[in-house]
Amino acid sequence: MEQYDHKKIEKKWQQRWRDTKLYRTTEDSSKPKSYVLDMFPYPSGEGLHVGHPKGYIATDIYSRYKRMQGHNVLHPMGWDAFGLPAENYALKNKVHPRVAVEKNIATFKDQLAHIGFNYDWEREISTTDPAFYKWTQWIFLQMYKKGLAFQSNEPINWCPSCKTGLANEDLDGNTCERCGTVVEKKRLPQWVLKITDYADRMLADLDLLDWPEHIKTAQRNWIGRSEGAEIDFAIVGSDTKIKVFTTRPDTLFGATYMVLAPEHSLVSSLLNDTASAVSNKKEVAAYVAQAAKKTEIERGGDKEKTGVELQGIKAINPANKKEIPIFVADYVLGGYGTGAIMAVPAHDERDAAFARAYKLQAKAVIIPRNLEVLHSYVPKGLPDKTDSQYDSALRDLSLKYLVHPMVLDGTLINSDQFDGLSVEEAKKKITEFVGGKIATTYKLKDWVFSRQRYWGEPIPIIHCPTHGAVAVPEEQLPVLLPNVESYEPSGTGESPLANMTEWVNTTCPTCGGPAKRETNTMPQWAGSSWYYLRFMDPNNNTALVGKDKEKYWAPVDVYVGGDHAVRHLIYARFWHKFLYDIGTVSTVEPFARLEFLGFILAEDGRKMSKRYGNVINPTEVIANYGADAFRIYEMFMGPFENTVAWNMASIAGTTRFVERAWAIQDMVTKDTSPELEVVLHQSIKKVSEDIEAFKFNTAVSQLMILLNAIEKQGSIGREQWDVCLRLLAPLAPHTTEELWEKLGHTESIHVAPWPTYDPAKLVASVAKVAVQVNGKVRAVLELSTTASETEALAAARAEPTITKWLSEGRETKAVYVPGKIISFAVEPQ
RNA sequence: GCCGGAGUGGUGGAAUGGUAUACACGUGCGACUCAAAAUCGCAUGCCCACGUGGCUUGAGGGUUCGAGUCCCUCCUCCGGCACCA
Repeated sequence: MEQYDHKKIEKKWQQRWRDTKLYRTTEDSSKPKSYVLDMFPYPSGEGLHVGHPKGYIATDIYSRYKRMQGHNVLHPMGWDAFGLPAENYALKNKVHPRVAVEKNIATFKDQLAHIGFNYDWEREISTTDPAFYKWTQWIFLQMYKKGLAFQSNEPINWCPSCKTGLANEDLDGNTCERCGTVVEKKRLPQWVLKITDYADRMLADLDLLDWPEHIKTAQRNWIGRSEGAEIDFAIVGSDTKIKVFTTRPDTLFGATYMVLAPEHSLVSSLLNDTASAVSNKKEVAAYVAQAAKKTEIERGGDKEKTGVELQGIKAINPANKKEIPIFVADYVLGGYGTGAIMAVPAHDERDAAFARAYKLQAKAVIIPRNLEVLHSYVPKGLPDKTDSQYDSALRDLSLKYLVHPMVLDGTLINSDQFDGLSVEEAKKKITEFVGGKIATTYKLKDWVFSRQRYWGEPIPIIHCPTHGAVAVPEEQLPVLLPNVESYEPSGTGESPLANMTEWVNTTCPTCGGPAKRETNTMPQWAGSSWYYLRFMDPNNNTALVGKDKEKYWAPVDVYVGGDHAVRHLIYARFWHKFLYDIGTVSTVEPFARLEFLGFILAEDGRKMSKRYGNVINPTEVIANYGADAFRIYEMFMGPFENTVAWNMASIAGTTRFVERAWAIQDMVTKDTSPELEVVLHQSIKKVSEDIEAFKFNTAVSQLMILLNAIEKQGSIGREQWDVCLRLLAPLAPHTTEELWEKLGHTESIHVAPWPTYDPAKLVASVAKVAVQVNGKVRAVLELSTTASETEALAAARAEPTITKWLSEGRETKAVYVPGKIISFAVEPQ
């Protein structure tokens, strides 16, 4: 036997696969298709660490397995190279982002090449390639035409460090997700995408997806749909009405005051209107100014509620026509609902806290159906349960204590003709009664789509003094990103492109008059919102994707990545649904199945980062241990979705495994080993099912069990070894390919058929059966798996240990589960 | 606070309601070696009176012949959302 030389084998086969274009993919309607995709990386300057390839190894294994099963596999790779990371890297290293990106891509590709992936590199794409971003711009134009891309001048999140506007999804609390700087609110002309139009469909279609539950939940939370009602409150002596949104119209009779957000338009108009009845304008203006200075963190949290009453005016509760005070308070958010609420201190904790602080009246309108709920809170002063006064006493007490505990469900009281209704009934009837309308609101905000930065797709719009914003005609796409002298962000709210007068000054497509180009660029998430479609047809010059190719490949069957539970996956679903609506794609969802990957931490348990000096480079690990051992180790570390720390000592286990598998070649005999048949067929079953389910750690365990069995046997039949190699091929593509060739095969193992198992061979003829007495194992018997229950029980009773235990009492039950267990129940006498 | 997930040896972890701790790392002992590394073999949950013994899957209850797994109560940790009316 030749010494195992992983470097030689890896080099040989990586070269051979390239030369023979083994992984080149074309459409083939005679085969079922599998589209297996990684979330493509942005090529950072630091290169890959051992955490990056984990997902790529999984998709590599899965796609090889699918190909061997006879599927036509699409498994491509590309680069998400626009955006702040690439631009910041370029700024720091004083090179043009385009140059930096090219260099980084080369580094990434070189590192990936050592791992032996089966990507079809002829389909490689980069979001920064004009032939690609032409279509990113095209999608924007289609949205613009449908009114889904519009200009807005609302205040948006602004990162003073990155010097650009950000979407809500780009925030981590109230800080910039990229740099950690606290964001400010800034009023800038912005392009916004109307993602909220798709909120309901994105919510509903989650049910169609084979995705991890926690990601679906995260998306549901992010969309944050709440159903309720919009109700108008009149202002005494005025035509102005205040519209509130509430999920609890059933509590309307308990609304004892109202609150406007400091940003509410009515507040400024009341303050600016010299004729308005508000008597404490100065005080209110001061409060509004103070609130505007606070960050959202300062406004949020459990801190005391503050506010100021609009003195001189009152609102009318439309349910009972009572006059109620109006407050301005920053616990009400301008950006959610209508920016105004009806306050029900008896049944809402925030309103209760505010009411306590400002000594406002609370009025209970719901009483629990089971009055005894209150019992534990008011233990004293209650008559005996049998007393006829008990119920009325409880009722009085519950009224008194309604603010605490907060009653949220039950029966209505203090609500005139609605008394006695359930909460659900009352919601409908009271809304109707006051002429409100059913309304739905979302936490999801429209997507702020402009970035005041250089390194992104130019937004294909021309601003004409006569015609306003005009779409760049489609035949003029792509609008190329020009080279600029300085691509440093200006910080003024203008893009660096604004200084490129030659580029900016153009003519209006409508009238031919002088006009200016839009100088903002698209956010990093634009290209990644549709790139998976381009892999299906990467060189198409006339369409984003050809209809036939889209029909053949869509949707992505398995999509693998970590992070991005919300952002990328929400954006991509939104764009996909839009493309579905305009007939570009044929499926309603882009990613049928999603597998979430857990990260690999450094050996010290922290994140791998240059900053901590704990980065492990995969290329070095592969040089020392081999690509196949590296791949298997990453899969064997634990369940795929778990985050686990790297352990250099443990990789020895999978290195030994590969070397021992190599050594089996000397044990191969012409005749099959009948002793190995059961474990071999069990392994075919287990490995197939586990790869299908992304349980790679247990697939590896089973292959180790199989290997241990072969070594113990000391020999294995030629045909059996052939099966073993094919089972191992997706995990260890280099080593198995070499051994496969040594067996005399001339075609690659990676296009050999995946083995199938014979169900008849899964069970051995003799099984070890445990015998339990009262749930404790007292003996283990070797029984034929075909033994009847009578035979099995008789054999068990004959066992001396069991005889002894059974004699200690009266046998009440005997159970035999064939091949597994015999169980006796004995009652003591 | 709400939602989602998880608590199993020294470590990573395994287990359609059926012998808990598979597989691997680590550790110990042995073989090979002048020696070491590598490799191979054996052992390795805890306790004791060392047996045909007792205990053990975060804690406590329940269902069952049988519970890591199902049900109830609670604790802890991780992740997401959070003054969202």
